[in-house]
Amino acid sequence: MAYGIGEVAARTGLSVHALRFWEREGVFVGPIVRDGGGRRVFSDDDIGWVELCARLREAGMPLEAIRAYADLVRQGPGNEPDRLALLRAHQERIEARMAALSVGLSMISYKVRIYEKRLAEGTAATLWATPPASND
Amino acid sequence: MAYGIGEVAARTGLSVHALRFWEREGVFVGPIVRDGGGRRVFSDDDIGWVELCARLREAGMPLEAIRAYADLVRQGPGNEPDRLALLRAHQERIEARMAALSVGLSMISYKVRIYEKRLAEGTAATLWATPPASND
DNA sequence: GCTTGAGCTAGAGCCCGCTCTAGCTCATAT
DNA sequence: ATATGAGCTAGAGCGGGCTCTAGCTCAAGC
Repeated sequence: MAYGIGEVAARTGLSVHALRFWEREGVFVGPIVRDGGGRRVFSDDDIGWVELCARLREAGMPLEAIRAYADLVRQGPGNEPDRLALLRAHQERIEARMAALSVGLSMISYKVRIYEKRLAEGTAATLWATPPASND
Repeated sequence: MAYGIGEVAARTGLSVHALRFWEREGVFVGPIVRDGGGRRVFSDDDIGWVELCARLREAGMPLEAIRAYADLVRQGPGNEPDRLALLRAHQERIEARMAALSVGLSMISYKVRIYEKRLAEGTAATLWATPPASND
């Protein structure tokens, strides 16, 4: 099947601007086909790749990294070790990011518990007394 | 104890530029004290707060959100429900972010497994045959 | 024939969170 | 006395990733 850029945008949740931008940045593997009037025509495969990229972006992968991966894929078979290295590197980045997030999350959860407790006591005691400081 | 901005930077891993920037942006709770020559003098409490902020930033909290929280703390006790709401909102943001990361991570891990398998077979078979495509 | 809608390009603009620069003031060490 | 080092302010610049604009081309419908 063939799709116009607008349809692809609608399907993937990206803007048409973003799609054109990604193309300029070399994020797509096969060059997007154009029709008689110069308009982009996306295939199902193209959409699959766009969706893959969208998910990688959501996972915080920089456009640059996606472009590098696309470059390898574009060059065809033979560079599997390079692709694997790239993927592993980003696996680690994501894991590091998640670790940082979970530190932050547990800090916030801790504070949430404290405030919930204070509030519960507050409604019980009706008064705020001198609040425990400790960097709030 | 009292610390110069350089010491604080060294201890927290932030740059002196970033610290000054954060102050301008209202991220700090008490206004930072100045010495005779107009230089910032940080207390241990200040450092504690800076470290808290640093961790929140690492967890992806926007400066603006931290500033909002600092505003509430600065106003003193009485707005605990607001603080709690702010914290809960960011708890949810972090959870959402982690969910997105984990989707990306599992996609990448899946691909890593595929490439590892291909490579293992490759070293066994010495040849790359026609590779299974499926959007690489 | 004319409008409407989708698409095109090149390039400007924007937001965030710094980072860097210029030009200055102090305190201290030599 | 002067050189070094830390700090100061105001403001410019930057990188990433879009987003938006201007000015254009087409194709279809009325």
